[in-house]
Amino acid sequence: MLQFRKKRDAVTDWLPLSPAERSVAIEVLVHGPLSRTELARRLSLSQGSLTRLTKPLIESGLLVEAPWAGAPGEARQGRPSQPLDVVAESRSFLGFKITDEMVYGVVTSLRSDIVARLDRPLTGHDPEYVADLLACMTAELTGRHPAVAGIGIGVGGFVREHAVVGESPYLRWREVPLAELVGERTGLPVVVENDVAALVEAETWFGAGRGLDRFVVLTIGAGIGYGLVLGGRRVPYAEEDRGFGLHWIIDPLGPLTPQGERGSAVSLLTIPSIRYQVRAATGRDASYEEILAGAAAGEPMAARVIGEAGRALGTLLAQIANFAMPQKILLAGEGVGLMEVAGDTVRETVRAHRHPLAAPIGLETKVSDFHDWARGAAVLAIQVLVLGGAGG
Amino acid sequence: MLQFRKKRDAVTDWLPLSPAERSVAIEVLVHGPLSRTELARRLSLSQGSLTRLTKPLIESGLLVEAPWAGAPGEARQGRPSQPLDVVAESRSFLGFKITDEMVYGVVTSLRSDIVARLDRPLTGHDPEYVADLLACMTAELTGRHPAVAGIGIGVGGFVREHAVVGESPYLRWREVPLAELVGERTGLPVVVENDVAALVEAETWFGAGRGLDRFVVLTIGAGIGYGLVLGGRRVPYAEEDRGFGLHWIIDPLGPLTPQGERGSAVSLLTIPSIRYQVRAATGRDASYEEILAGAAAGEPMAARVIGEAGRALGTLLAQIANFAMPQKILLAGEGVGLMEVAGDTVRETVRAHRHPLAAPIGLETKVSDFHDWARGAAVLAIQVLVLGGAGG
DNA sequence: GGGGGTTACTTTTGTCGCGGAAGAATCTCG
DNA sequence: CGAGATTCTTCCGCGACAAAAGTAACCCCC
Repeated sequence: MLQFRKKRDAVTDWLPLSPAERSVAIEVLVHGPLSRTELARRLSLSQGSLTRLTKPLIESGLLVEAPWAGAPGEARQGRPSQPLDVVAESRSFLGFKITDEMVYGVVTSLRSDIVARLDRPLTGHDPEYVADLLACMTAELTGRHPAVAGIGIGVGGFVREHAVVGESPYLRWREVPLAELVGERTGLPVVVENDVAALVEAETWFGAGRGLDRFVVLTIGAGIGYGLVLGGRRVPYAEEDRGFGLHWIIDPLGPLTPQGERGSAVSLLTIPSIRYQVRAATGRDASYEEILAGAAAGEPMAARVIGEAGRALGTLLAQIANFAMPQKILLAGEGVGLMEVAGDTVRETVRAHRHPLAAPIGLETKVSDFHDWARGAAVLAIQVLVLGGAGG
Repeated sequence: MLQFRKKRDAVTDWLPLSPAERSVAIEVLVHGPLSRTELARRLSLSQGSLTRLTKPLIESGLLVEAPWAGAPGEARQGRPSQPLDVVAESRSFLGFKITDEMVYGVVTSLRSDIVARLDRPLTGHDPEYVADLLACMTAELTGRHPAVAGIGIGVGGFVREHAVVGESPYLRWREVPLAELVGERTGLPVVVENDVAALVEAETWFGAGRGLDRFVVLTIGAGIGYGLVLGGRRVPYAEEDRGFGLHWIIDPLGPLTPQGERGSAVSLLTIPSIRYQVRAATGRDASYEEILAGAAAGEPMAARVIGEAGRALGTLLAQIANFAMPQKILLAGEGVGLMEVAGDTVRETVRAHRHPLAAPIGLETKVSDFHDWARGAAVLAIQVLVLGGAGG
């Protein structure tokens, strides 16, 4: 095993952490204030070890002994426990989500709570220009929130080594070293990741997937996104966000749309495909929300398209549950409104495609806007920069 | 962490092993003869630690310094490495697979090589009678192979805690403490497990899934079996072998058979369903092999049913690959002959349901008879009894 | 308001497992 | 037969941990 520093150099220096220290830090960061005894129990360590491990973390300023805001109603015996908490405000992180025509930015605390937002239109796709814009937004945000420790950027497309955008069809980029470009303009450490991957990491650490071993995120919006987390780690895959779901054929006799193959998840479920189907059938262009409302009100065409989408989603969820066996599936993205209108259809279809004895799917729905995607990028920065990349 | 014995009590006593010792033992057992230096590299330990760890394992008789049967052609410089190997013959294990009307038994070495076989018809389903039969077979096998260290039993059905058959529709058992029944008759430690689970474990340790992180076993035979291995560990699930695949609807317009729902994996792929479909269409009863041969020869009905089965299998494999993302899928069971006749159809269908950029599926086919199922049970006994249950 | 009980945390001590370095063993090649 | 190379062993020291003993903080109760 590696050797670690014999003595921490300075108060401001967090890293590096030994594996045991890191596990303590992550446990407190993710699962809120915890006493040393509770931590000892969770991490299967002795109390003495926890005194040893927490001491340098408190000295370095990462943890504090929380001022015990316990419920005064319950009076327990014995010495009160001393909960430890991360100093969430001691460092801030920036998260950016780059879309086709907008850049969404957030400032988060160490806990990934959003404390500020800033959006800017994106008028061009030149990498230098985008980097300049990000640097400009960073300057504006750091003005208001000084202690920024790092930047996370989420991009739709294929990203290598947390740094280089290998290919992004939306931005028409190939091999753009975005982390380097932004890093040299801001002087801050930068982490770049695929946007779906970042959202999945964020939900795994701080959201619906917290503490789970097997976890799936399915996003519905302009496209389909899929993230698989096993053993607390996200499984990377080659076709990541390069047209995911185009070839998930759900119904060979299903609709054909400009976006996807006949009867594919893309053709049945994405917002553009649903709008296209309704437009093709009725001749009128309706927004996604209007179509959902129409389906709820019983308009035949909208109801037919939305019903078909609901059955497709149910089939998809059942297949995921049957084969990947996650403990929970999180449904996210701009298109989850489908669940409110067609939720019964979805659940019924899932039931039909599952074994009666199978464990019920832990299904959670989360309405997410673009700031949630930006927050995901910030979480990735937290993971990589503060805690040395390891998951837990 | 737990304390382990200060000194090994006797030469015959293998257990317990410390975690580090166990990892060494498993690495040698699974990956063949390995030198200490190679082991140090693989396990990220120092050479000194390997001397320390291997010494008690050699003293206890689990490992030996192999008599270096190296290829004499390659002459290398320096002190020759001293490969370590498990003494595969030092202990034998019995594996039994109980089917509706037969009990298949094997004797295996520590490496899970089959060294003897013994089958007996099962004329009744009474637990006491089955236990008596197993004890009788054990006595006959131990007569020829003395150093039997344990018994593994594979049963179609739901098994709890490696000991109790919770429910087995084939045998019409509920809550039968089979491990106890056989243990008190033979005096040997007994491990009971679901047959598919046992086969999956065997392939994970010694077969196609060796050393993989994500691995799937799909069996086709009288039914459908599915096993998912993540992080080297099998994921248990509730509906295990209680009618698996009945509700995997692959083609809603597909055939309906007595065994499964319309268009389900069971109706499309299992041997009884395929025979039923051909019989229903032609009026003649044909064996599975005859149907396969007929399809290969171009008989229309057989070709149609087998083609449909091939497309169903391709769809299934693509769904598994899309959602569970295993590094390899092993196709096993009595029905894998399908791949020989309809392999091209299967591969083509997989391609159509996968993203062009997705990593190709590592697909392996293994013709397995009932003795392979019995061997799987023996592997489970090896895992639990010799190495303390931990996977690697 | 001082025990006694209870729980949380800290200090101390001993042990164990590991890495690293030096040395022994065993081969090839010149 | 010696030099070089490679593997394995021995030995030492460090650091992480558990266990146990000690300290602190709070309760209740008399």
